[in-house]
Amino acid sequence: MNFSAELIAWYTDNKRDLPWRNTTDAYIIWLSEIILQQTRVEQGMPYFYRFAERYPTVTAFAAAHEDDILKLWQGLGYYSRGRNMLKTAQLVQQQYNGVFPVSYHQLIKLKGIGEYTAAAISSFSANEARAVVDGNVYRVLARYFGIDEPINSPKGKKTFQKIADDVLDNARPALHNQAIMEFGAMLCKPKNPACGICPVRMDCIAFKTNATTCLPVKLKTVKIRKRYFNYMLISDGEKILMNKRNEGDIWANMYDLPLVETPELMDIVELLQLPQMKNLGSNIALKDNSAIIKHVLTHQQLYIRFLILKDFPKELQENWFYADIENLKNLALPKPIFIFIKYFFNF
DNA sequence: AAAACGGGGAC
DNA sequence: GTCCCAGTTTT
Repeated sequence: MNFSAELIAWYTDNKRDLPWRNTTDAYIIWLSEIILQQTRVEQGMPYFYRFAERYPTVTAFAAAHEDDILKLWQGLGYYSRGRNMLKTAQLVQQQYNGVFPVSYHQLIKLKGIGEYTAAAISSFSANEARAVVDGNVYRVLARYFGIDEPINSPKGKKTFQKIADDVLDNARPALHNQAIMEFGAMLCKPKNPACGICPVRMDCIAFKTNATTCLPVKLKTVKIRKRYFNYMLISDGEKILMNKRNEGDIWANMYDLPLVETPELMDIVELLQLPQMKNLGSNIALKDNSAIIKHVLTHQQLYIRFLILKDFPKELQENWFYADIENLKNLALPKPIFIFIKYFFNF
């Protein structure tokens, strides 16, 4: 058996029963693939069920409002995925009369669909011979063929895509793609791969040279920025002052609280002297100085503090509005905001 | 070519 | 703490 056949044989015996594997509906496959981008299967699963139930067709999805999509997406992260999905659903409804495209060339043009996702949807729903290259595939190929080129450099991406194309079983691309990804996720894991039970270990360069822990190679780039968010919670017990976030920053188009961002961590007394704080109202009465919460994102560390103020400000800024406490459950809130509001109002 | 974009789980 | 997850878009 060749490499692909070995993987498929392993897959046939060891695959998980995942809901999106029981359909060729391109819309359902698309739903699952976007949700699973940079997301573990276990984390994405409940979201997949919720979306598939709420929006059974792309036509239903296209009719949704962005606020509803973001709310259902709440907690999953990378929210541009949800916003792009709505744009794509609307385009599919209009341009394709609600029939989700299945060819790679059509798919690759859609918002939120890149090379991986176009290959995944076209192969899974129409058996088009396109090789997927995701994090699992990079790892499996790097180890098996002993490739030490960085997987996150443009050159490396091309190298791995070519190898993936070469090993693809053109007669059964869908099965091959599922198999190699499942193999990477379950057996050829990042840490502690199960080489002892691996069916291809005798042909695996990394196994033979004891290099599994060194592969794949990845360039580290992350520069982490620290930011200091001072949120104002102002409520009369019935209404609460909220803010809709702009695009061009984290949590685009989601809802948080009036925010004063400072370049560094400030003493609470100094903070209250800032002009932005004074604009919030003449009689700022601090009822509580809560702890500073550290919230970690991929490129940012947020140090978040919530100040509970007494009175509503006289003038509202551009994106501020009053929300009924009851209505908060309908607003898409970033994780730390959601946690705090839930705690504060005892939801 | 590099940076931005969330949140969580495994070690 | 570090790494990475069924990646894509923007700069």
